[in-house]
Amino acid sequence: MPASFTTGLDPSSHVLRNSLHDRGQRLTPQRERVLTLFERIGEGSHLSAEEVHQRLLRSAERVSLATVYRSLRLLSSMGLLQELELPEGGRRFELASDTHRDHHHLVCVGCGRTEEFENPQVLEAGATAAQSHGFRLLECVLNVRALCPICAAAERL
Amino acid sequence: MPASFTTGLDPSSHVLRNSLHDRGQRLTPQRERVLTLFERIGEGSHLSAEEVHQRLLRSAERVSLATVYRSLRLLSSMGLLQELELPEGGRRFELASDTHRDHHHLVCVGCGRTEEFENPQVLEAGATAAQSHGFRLLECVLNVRALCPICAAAERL
DNA sequence: GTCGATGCAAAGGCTTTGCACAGCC
DNA sequence: GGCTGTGCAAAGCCTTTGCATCGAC
Repeated sequence: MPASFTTGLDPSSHVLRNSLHDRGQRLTPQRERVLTLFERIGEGSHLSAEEVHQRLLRSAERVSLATVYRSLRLLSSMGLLQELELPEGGRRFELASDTHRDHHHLVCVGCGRTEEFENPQVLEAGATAAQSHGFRLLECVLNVRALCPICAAAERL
Repeated sequence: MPASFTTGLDPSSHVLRNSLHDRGQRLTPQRERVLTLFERIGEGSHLSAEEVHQRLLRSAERVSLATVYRSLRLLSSMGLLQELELPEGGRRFELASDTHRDHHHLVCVGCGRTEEFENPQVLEAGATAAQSHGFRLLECVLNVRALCPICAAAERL
């Protein structure tokens, strides 16, 4: 589990601004706040729209919930965020950094605790499947549903 | 890709009735209709609640949508149906037969076409991950998002 | 006959959208 | 200054639920 921080060298506003420009769109404080939030909390965090909204409010960064939804969609379509489908807990988003690609999720169905892991064989399996059907691979998502030690113990009562 | 049929020997009503009895619940025509529908259409089909409802209406088997939802949840919790989370197209269900376990889905994000495949390495990857975190493995779900040949060609225009 | 299941319609999450105004470029 | 983005509130979708009635056992 790498705990590397993104070096604070690039405020990423430049990246964001340029990406937006290329699409004829604008850099607004709201969009920056949403992206910055994900950078602040680190790579392994999975937030729902509601949580993003709450956290921004707490740091006195006012963004309406509607705009949070719009920004999450936009940033995902730009490849800066990654949308997750963890069955438990609805739609969530995480930062999509280069050092953090191709990881998968181990989710406790009891308490929601989520661990990440990597395994190149998964991508291989997906690539093989795509190839054998003539599909062009886009993304390979493995969700492992399980019980964490605590919830597994509670279950046995 | 096995295309095996379930032999029509057991109307599965017995299985259903017994499973329900064990939980102090009843075999109703509605529950039977929902399960039978899935058996009729075969193993590889993924239906949403709305589709189940529509198909039952078409064959003049009246079941309210609310009951379809209730039955889908019940049959899933009994292990007779399997709930899928294919990001495209919302919650869907398929028959959970023994010959059909541990398969994964290759989904075209363009048109929704879905192919199934098996690969034991995926389960292995999930088991390894679960073990390394001390989790008890329940289920391993791989979704491969891709473009089918037709949609990939359309994309290049 | 009892108690669980159904149907209907209403309520409930979560997400998107229409519109007037604000503010980025 | 033009035109995109925002905020607000309303609408939309999917799913669940309350309640009276029905029907499996």
